Amino acid sequence: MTAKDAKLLKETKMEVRAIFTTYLEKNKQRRTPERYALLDEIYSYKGHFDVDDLYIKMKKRNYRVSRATVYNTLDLLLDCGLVKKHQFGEQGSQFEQAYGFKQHDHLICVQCKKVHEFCDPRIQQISSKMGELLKFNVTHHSLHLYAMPRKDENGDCEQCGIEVKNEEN
Amino acid sequence: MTAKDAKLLKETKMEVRAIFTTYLEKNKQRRTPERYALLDEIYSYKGHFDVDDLYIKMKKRNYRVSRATVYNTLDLLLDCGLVKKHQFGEQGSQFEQAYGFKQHDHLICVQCKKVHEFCDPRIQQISSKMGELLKFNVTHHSLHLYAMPRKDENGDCEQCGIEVKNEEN
DNA sequence: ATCCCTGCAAAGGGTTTGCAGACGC
DNA sequence: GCGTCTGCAAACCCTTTGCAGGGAT
Repeated sequence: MTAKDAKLLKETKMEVRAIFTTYLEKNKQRRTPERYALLDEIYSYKGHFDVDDLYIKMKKRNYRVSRATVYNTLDLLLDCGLVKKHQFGEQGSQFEQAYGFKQHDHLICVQCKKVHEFCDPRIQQISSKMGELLKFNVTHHSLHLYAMPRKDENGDCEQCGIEVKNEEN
Repeated sequence: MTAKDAKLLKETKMEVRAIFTTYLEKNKQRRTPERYALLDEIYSYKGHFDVDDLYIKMKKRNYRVSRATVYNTLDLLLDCGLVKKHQFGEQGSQFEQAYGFKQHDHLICVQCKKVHEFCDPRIQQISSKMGELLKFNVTHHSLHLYAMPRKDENGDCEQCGIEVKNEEN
């Protein structure tokens, strides 16, 4: 990480802390060290994480929080819009930072389960058009594309290197 | 149900049974009565259902199947494309018939959780464009719009009649 | 000092698994 | 008859809950 990035990261962290503080005060919630420590940890990385990832990371930092607190804090962060929640595969929820990130959707590699991001303005158009049609106000959406990687010259996945299986039908 | 609908339903059931048989033979799976009974039950209703719905329906029909068999059979039906699986809210998976239904997506009322269907050809365009861009072959997708119902003259949901809550922020 | 938040561990709900017996092949 | 599918129940995983003690206000 460059010095510039580090500075930017620090600024972001300060901003999200401020937002969180305002939210907690407004909602008469206590500003506990655990909650800020979790927020800090979340904004120290990019990409998706699940509850256990976060729990383990905190442990490695020698900052002990219980899973219950992780869940509790994530609920608060979801509620104040600092974190987004996704349900990709079959199991556990995935989360990601939400502050300062622009709207995007996800393509999931069916082979290696890696998640890629993309943007397309037409999704907004579809949302509002369908809301209009069905008489709803769309608040949010989730679009997941599930896809097979293309083969490289060795027949392996260009992304993850695993051999690409042929589809059967 | 009109006589015409009944006839159509019967035809559909025969067609899906034939597809299932072909699939089972091809994949060296046994053609057990439980599997056909479940397929039949699934194609006797419209709309979404979860594993327990199906299990209960079978029980009411006095056809005893274990939950394990329901899961097993649903896996097979998913694999041969006769059933589609969805993960709407937080919990359990939902399923629906897939044969003879055109591609559609879902709008979920955040208030009453009722699921509405819609179609928009632009989603296909987005899928293929993004596949191209990221070098994947998109096999399927899921688009969920989460939305608040609009209020009627009494401030209630036009769809479900429950009072529409104001959003807080 | 209050009482909400935390940690811990147990409970919960949906799904999967292991095993013995049944049955499609 | 062989091998696998079924039913049953226990195991599993992620998440929620209950309770006693500690810390924010």
